[in-house]
Formats: sequence, structure tokens, C-alpha cells
Amino acid sequence: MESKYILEKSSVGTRIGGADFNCRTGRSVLRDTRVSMVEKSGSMPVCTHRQVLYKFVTDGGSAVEAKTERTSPKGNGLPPGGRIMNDMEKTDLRDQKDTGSTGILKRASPTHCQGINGQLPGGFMHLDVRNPGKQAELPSNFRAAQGQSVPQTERQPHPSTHIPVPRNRKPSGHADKEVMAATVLSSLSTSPLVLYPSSAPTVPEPASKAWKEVLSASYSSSTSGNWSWDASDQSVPSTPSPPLSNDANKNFLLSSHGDDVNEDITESTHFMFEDPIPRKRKNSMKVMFKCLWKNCEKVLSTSSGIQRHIRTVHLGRNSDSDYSDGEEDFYYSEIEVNMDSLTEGLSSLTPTSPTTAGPPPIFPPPLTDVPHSEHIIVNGSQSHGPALLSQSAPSTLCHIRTDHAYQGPVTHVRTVTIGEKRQPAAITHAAANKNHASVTPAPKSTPGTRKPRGEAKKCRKVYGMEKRDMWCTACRWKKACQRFTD
DNA sequence: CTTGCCGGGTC
DNA sequence: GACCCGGCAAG
Repeated sequence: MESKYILEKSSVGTRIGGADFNCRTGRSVLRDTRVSMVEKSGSMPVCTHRQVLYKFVTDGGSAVEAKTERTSPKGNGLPPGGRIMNDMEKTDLRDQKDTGSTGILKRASPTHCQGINGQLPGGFMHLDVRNPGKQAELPSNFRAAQGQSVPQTERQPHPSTHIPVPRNRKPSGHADKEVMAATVLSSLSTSPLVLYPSSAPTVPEPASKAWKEVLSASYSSSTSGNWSWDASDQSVPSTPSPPLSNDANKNFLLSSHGDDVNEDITESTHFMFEDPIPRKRKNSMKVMFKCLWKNCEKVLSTSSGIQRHIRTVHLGRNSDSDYSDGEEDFYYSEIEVNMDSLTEGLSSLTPTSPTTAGPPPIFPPPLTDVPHSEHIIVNGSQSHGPALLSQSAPSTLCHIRTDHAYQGPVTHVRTVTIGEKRQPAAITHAAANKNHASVTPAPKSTPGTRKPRGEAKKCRKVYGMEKRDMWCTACRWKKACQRFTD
């Protein structure tokens, strides 16, 4: 539990949100982060994190601890997790207090989430919750506050700094948990924003430490670039946390996975967040759930399914029990699957007409190997496992599809090798990157075999012999029509 | 037979 | 590379 929150916190520095808020990406990232952390710590992630967590608590100094204690307004016995949350938030509240915010961080609100997702400096979002209308003042206020000695009030635990953490969450409490995690994490994402090493000399040592801890745990997630922040390094970038850009996520993941991290995830992340290519029609996207457990690329179409999978397979919990403490949430992520791409992937030999956009007649069972994810290609190539979504020709596909209809793009098509001639060049390119995958190589029509005749009418048919000059060049040359591709 | 287009040739 | 066309295969 405790570790979970810590992790969540750290991850959300980047972006937090939740499916509940339509912040799917955030949720996904969150989980990714979680997973990465878990992977880092090996088979006993929780334990490891727990240690970290405790360290954090103790490093925070007695002051932190004390605050926590006092923070509990109602004195209700909070579970360790709850206390940690308090600590975390308390720390985080430092800046909030500067702004005079006193509200309680009760729940993430859609606004909250939106802010994060909306590429706004996430740090202010929680303020939004507490003190609507104050967020704009935060930066300046905070800096001002840092310039002076920490107000006494800052050390006084605010009764509202407590985030209730149910001791026993019910399966139905996932949303709450996520909300809370999102809230805390997002609030933490403020740190980079307000952390001005040179301007915060007056911050009490315990507080500084706490910050360090928090940052060391979360910073990588809230900053872009591959730099790493050493706890001893006071030169923390003064730039605000990046607008939750894809890069931020990518880099975070990359850095957080640095060591043993499963390259699968790293790569998938790369695909997932790096590609700025415009999205395709939404109606062609399908949400899938991918298990992020190390070496497990399981992809299921339902969250319940993936949760069950994680619960039973990875967490070793009773399969027949529906009970879930929400732990599974952190071991899978949502991915969007491009149905169109899938179509293409399935019919690599029969290129789709640019106007053809319908979903494929069939959708491979989850977990499978057919390529189709648009911007989130989970690269399973390095794992033996199923779920080789990576085999798809993701984003680039979109490009091609939109412009290879006519002669302009002819070169694209033609530059492909014979076997793949009907595939857009981009696809081929993508395939090249993933050819190392264990999955069956991209189907190639063996030389000598003709591709099946397309359905579309060709120039000859459309314009007739009398208008041959209107034919596409290929048709005139008795080559494969490039205007009316199949 | 019509149509699509491969493979190869010419310029 | 542009262009042409014999000829094969699918429909």
C-alpha cells in the first residue's frame, strides 16, 4: 500500500490522470511507471519501495513525521499508507501553503485532471481544487515565499492536508484510489516548478530533505530530457515541469527503466509517446489492456480480464475470487489499438484503398500478434510472448494511407521491395525495425506469385480506353494502377 | 474474353 | 527514368 502511493506519486509527476477522467494517457503512464518501478525492484517491488518510503518518511525528519501526525485532523488511525500520503502531501503542501491554499486535497476533479492533461503545469492543479482562482498566483507566490523565511504557518500541519486512505479498499474503490493517486502525484509534479535551489535557502533542512526525497522519487517523471537529478545536486532545473508531453513520458520511462528495464517497455514507450503523428479517426481505435508485468505482454480487451490475469498469474491470488485491492491496476496499461492499421496489417498484400476505412472483419483475440496499434505499439519483439502488437506499422501508416492514393506517392509504393510492393514504404520501414521480432515475418508474396486482383476499378475501367490520357501513369504502362489501389 | 499488371525491352 | 508491350493469370 504505502509503496504504491509512493510510486504513484513519483509517476504522476509527469502526468496523472485516470481513465475516470478521460485521461487515459495519464493512467497508462501511471501504470507504466508502477510497473517500471516494480521491475526495478525485482520480484519484491513492494518491499523495496516500502523501504524507500520509510526512508522518505524518516529523512523527512521528525518535523515531517510530526506534521503528519498532527495533520490528521480527526486522529483517525491511518494505515501506513495513509500516513505516507500525509507525508507526501505535507511536503507537497509546502508550496501550497505559500499560496495560502488551505483546502483539502480531497479528490482529483475532472478539472484537476484536465489541467494535467491539458499540458498545464500540473503542479497547480491541486491548487485549483483547493483555491479556485489562485492557481495563477501560485508561481509568483511560491517564489516569493521561498525568498523569505518559511512562514510559521507552513510548518503547521493543516487540518486539511490529510488524504483519507481507506484501510481496506474494496474492489469498487479503484476509482478512488486512482483519484487519490492522481491527486497526490499531480500535486507532486509541482515540485520542479517551484524548486529553485538558489532561491530556497531558507527552507528548513527537514523540508529540503523531504523535497529531495520527493523529487528523487518523482523528478524523473516530471522532467523531460535524459538528465538525472542527484539528490545532492542543488541545480535543479528551474523550468516548469514540461507540459506533460509525450517526451516527458518517454524520457521518464526511459530513465526509470534505465537499468534492467525491460526494453520492451522502453520501446513500447517510445512508440507510445514519441510519435506526434496525428491521430486517426477515433472510431477506428479500440482500447486494449496490456499487462506490463515483466516479460508478460498479455493484452486483453477488457480491464477486468487483464486484472484477473494479473491477479491470478502475477499476483498469485485466488482466481475465483473477484476480490481485488486494486493492485492490478498498476500492472497493466491501456493502449489504443488502431483497427485500421490492423486491417492493413492483416492484409499486407492487399493494400487498402485510401477511402477504405472500415474496421477489419475480424479482430484477433487479444494478445495477439497482429499489428495494429497506432501510436502505442507495444513492442513485444524481445519477449517470446504473445501480444506482439509491436509488429504493427504504427503511426507511419497513417501518413501513407492518406497520401498514397494518387500518383504523387507512387515513389513510396514503388520503392518497396517486390515482395512488399503493395505496402506503403512506411510500413516497410516499420517492419524493418521490428523484423527482429520473433513473430512471423511480414507476409511477403513470394516472387513469381501475383497478388490477387484488386476490387477497385482501375483507370482503364473508370476512364475507358478513349480517355487513356486520364489514366494514371502506371495504368498507361500496364503496370499496377496507382490511382485506384486496393 | 476482359482486365490487371509482371517482366522485360527500347529509347 | 519514361515508355511500351508480350504474355500470364484471375475473374
